[in-house]
Amino acid sequence: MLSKKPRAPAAMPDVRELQRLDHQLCFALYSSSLVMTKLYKPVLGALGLTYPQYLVLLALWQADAIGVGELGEQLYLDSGTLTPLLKRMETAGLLARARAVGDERRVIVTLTAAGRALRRKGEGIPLQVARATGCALHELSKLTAQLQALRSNVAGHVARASA
Amino acid sequence: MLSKKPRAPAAMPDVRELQRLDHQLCFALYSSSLVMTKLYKPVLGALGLTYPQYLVLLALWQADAIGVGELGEQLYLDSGTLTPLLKRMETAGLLARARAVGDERRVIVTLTAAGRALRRKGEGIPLQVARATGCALHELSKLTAQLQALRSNVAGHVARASA
DNA sequence: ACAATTTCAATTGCACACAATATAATTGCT
DNA sequence: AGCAATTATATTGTGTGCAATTGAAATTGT
Repeated sequence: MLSKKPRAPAAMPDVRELQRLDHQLCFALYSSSLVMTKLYKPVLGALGLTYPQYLVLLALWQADAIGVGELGEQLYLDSGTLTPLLKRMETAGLLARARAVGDERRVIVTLTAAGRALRRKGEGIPLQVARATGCALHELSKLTAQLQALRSNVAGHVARASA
Repeated sequence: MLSKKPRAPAAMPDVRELQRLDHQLCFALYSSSLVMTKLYKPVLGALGLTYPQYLVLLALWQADAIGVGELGEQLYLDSGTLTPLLKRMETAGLLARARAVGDERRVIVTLTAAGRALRRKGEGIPLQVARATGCALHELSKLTAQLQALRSNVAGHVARASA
């Protein structure tokens, strides 16, 4: 018997294969998200917005006058991110922040007229971006649904892990 | 004829519908990516890594001793992000940075023994993460391929726009 | 050969993103 | 009522992410 016999050569490749960068779903998500943000930058820059600020507006256009907590739940962001971001948007005159009347702990975020007015100016953005992806609209909405399902599964797993 | 007749009611809803947060592919990408990073955090934290640092290792495990530029091209990151990140990894003893011999402008990034050794410790991560997604492996790889195609389309569009 | 251009990484400044902590307000329990 | 536990946001510190600029080195054009 050989004492320095090499490890079984067939067992190794499979595990290493899974470590390839282009096999990582997480990296496909991460890099797609970064590239997508670059696509939005010039469009949103014309409105004086960053991408996360645009997300805040999308949320508020749907449901105005909500708390920082609800906003963070919808956007998957916490107060450490939102507080300074919302302050910048307040300085820009897009929204107002005020303590809730019945509960002084809560801060209610409300759009100003300028914040509401941006909705009109941003109406063309979704289709403009969709065109740049080079995919059919129904393909995009199918992909969106898949990602939402994935997000739901992973968010559940993360929540259970930290419980 | 009424002078204050409202705008055609059928034209409005479609555009506004496209502004719903849960119709945005970009947000599905963005939020999925954030949630996925939270999933990796405890796993990578045990190895003393952040998520972007893990991506650098994945790239270097595949092709060691490459320049900052090539690394950034693979990861869709620029020198403003990579330089400080690589310096932290150098301080942690995972890699070395040295000027290229033939071309003093370039900086070559090379793994140390400690950086190569992490490959073993990280072997279980891809499957561990895949399990947490609650999806079948072939579903994940199909989704990955779709995202890579999307990324390619959008990256091409962004490159053409800034040309 | 050498000046102009280009290339590459580093630096600076600003905006996220989040863990950990702090602070203030409300709730719950006795 | 009194007080501990909980809740909601703000703050602090670290680590990205990127536009714009800088500075040094290599390439190009004449």
